[in-house]
Amino acid sequence: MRLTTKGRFAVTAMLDVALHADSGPVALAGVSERQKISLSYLEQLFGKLRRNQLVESVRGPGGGYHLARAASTLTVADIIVAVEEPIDSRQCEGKENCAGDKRCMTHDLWESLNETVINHLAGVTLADLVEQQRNKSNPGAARVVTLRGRQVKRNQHTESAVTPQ
Amino acid sequence: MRLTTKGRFAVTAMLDVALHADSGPVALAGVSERQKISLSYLEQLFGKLRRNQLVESVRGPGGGYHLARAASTLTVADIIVAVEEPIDSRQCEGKENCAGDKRCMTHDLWESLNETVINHLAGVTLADLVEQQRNKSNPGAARVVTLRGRQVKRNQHTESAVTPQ
DNA sequence: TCTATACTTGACTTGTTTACTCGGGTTTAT
DNA sequence: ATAAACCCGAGTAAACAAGTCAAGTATAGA
Repeated sequence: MRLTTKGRFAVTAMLDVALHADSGPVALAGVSERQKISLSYLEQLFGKLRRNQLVESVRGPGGGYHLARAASTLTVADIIVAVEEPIDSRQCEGKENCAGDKRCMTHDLWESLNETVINHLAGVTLADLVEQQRNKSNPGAARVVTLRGRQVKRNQHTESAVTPQ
Repeated sequence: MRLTTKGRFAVTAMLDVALHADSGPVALAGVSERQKISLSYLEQLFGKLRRNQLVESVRGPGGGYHLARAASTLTVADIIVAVEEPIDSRQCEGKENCAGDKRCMTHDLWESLNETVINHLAGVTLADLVEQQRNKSNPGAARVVTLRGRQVKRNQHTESAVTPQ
């Protein structure tokens, strides 16, 4: 699992498509205009999303993209995995004899961390984000993120001195 | 929060330092040998870690690095934030009038996802990883990751068709 | 029905940032 | 003085981000 601006752009764009799904296929030009992402980059991203069967394309005038599955079954993890380059585990390429003494400490360690991050992002669906976006009218409410269908309040902060920036 | 091989290498190296802390300063040459990470790259990474006061250096023969704080207070999030380049939020640079109609949907969305990932990684300390690494003798036990001092079993998998690779 | 045209996706190519390496230099204990 | 270690600069490769061109398709007009 890798996490860069590429994945962010892809998720944002997919959310835009989901938000405008009721009025037919969504053209990338509109997404570019609304989300301020360059059209060329969007075309590149949606090429990957289409090849991974997350969206389907409609060509010609009035065409555009629409989701290939229901928004409630499309997760953030799906999108990120589709567009981000796969991270290579480097040493110990598949094999388990890495250093010899304690065979690839890195692998197990990062695999488990990876898994937790993926699990988390796989619990957030596009439908969740759409709903969260549309319920944006009451700014006094606590921030809520839906996880696997159940709503979970999240107001605790990290106690370490990290500046999210 | 950004997540690339850079952060992985840094966490691996820091874990190696923590594992060999009992025999004085840990030389980067040894870390390079054991973890198969190039010495030059390690030097670059530890330059950042030192400037962020996560490690302290001892120069001269017999020198090396040792942790600046107790392993139980050094989190994975600390390490990653120290070495990874800060991610820029791109459009809507601090201001809240981004697209006009729904003022920067991206920002809130990704901020919350970011926060959850950081929260998670901030809950895993180097001491946790050291213990997990040393308890590696019984392979039949369920995989366990300690979170904020409390042990949490994690054997659920994502139900979506993501190949972690 | 045929054709021209406008609109959209798809592929190729070009800068810019980031990951990573290579060389030399500085400090310090022996 | 010498060797072992950290330190610091420039240089190379890859990925990100964006620009340009070609191909496909529905609609309008004759």
